[in-house]
Amino acid sequence: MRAASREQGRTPAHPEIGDVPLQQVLEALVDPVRRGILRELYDSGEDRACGTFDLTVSKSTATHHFNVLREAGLITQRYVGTSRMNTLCRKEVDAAFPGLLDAVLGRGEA
Amino acid sequence: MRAASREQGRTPAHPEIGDVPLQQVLEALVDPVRRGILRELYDSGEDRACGTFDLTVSKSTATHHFNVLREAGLITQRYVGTSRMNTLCRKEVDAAFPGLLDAVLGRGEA
DNA sequence: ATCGAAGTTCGATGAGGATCATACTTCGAT
DNA sequence: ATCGAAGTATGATCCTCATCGAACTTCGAT
Repeated sequence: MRAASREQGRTPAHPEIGDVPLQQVLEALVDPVRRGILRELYDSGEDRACGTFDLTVSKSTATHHFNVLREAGLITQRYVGTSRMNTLCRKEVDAAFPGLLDAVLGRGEA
Repeated sequence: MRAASREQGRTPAHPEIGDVPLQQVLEALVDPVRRGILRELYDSGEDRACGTFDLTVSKSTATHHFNVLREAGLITQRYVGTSRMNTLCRKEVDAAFPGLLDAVLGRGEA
């Protein structure tokens, strides 16, 4: 099996944030662990593997949080070997909710 | 007793949104009933008594929601006779979190 | 002085979600 | 072929929060 289609099989749905109900986006943003993830992506400006985040929760809980962020259209995820890289959907979020990311991550606040 | 000090006794604390943790503001915004309240204030541009809102919950639940919004610094409340008038803190919210209100209430969305 | 309208308080209930440990899968390296 | 690293899936637990009804307060009007 080629690497491309192998990866395809493991790649879950990535809704566009423009299609996600506001309610779901806010529910994703209200958890401080999830905002911590977004903040690391936002501040560093780089893609990051799940394991490289400074998280205070177990691995299974972390997986849950990454799923919630992806399903809200806030991040995309792709496999690189056994790691999973996470990318902040900055452009799309800004287009769908102008000012939201900056408002939520703008203060240095937790 | 003069009306002014009578009213004073019934007036609860009104934190400035700039002093409220982001977490608390987001928790206030994540409930759709509360966003409905904010939206009516935002759209009409007027102060409104609690009873004039188009709410789907009981009176006691409504009281709860107004409290949460006030404690998050999103609205102020003052008594006028037996009614309680609610005012959106537009200027203060915009100053503390530029773009947040528009991002959350901008789409016509529930 | 009474009554109703507008809110509030209190206690109980129920649903959802954050969390974890355990077991499992998938991949790269040896 | 095996092993460890990186994540995922599942089921259980715990806790917070939205909700309600009922009793209460406060005020204006009659």
